[in-house]
Amino acid sequence: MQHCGPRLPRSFFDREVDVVARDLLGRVISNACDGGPVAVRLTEVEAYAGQDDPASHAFRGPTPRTTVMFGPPGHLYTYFVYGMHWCANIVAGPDGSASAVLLRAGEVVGGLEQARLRRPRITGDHQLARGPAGLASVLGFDRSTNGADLCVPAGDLAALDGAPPLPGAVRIGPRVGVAVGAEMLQRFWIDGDPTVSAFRAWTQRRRTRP
DNA sequence: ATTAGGATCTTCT
DNA sequence: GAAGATCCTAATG
Repeated sequence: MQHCGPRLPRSFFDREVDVVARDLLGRVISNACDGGPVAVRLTEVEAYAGQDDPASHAFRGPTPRTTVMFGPPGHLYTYFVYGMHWCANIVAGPDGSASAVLLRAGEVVGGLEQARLRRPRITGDHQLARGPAGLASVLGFDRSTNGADLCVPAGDLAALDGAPPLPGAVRIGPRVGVAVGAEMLQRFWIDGDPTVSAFRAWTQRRRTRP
């Protein structure tokens, strides 16, 4: 499999975050680290608009965790959630805007065997990268890939051109699982694609301990 | 088909 | 100390 083909230029990511998010649909992202290569065609993404967005990790200013978000676009921002999952974003917008696109779902189009090994409980290949944690898992995105530069032709990580979705095939709606800023229509997905995750509105989580 | 709950731990308040 | 950009299984209608 060709996993280090043409990369998107920095200018691709240096636009309004929702424009970048929309334009990432149908593109292929790949990673060859640690046993790869695995490639995923993106079918669902969400935009987070930096310090203007109450749902963004960057809303309250820079912290150790969000350092990468405040840097130049085109880098990977990974974070750990709920004590067990990693999720991956691509930093977008001008340098310092702290915006990012959460990669929510996609179709595995390369390295299927490796992807299956990384998600042994999944039955049905279109579920392998359905949901942000599953997508990150399949691609091997974790702490070790935080800050990786998608625009530099070194290493094993690449954002490749893919077939763009047909006109009218992109749908827009509220983001999944966000408590604040829920009214913002910043989720983009390819209509009818079986790999798109199920929408779940935010609900109060029960306390795990008395 | 839909919902409820548990697992598990980092991050910032 | 509390909440969180989730996933999976089990129970229920």
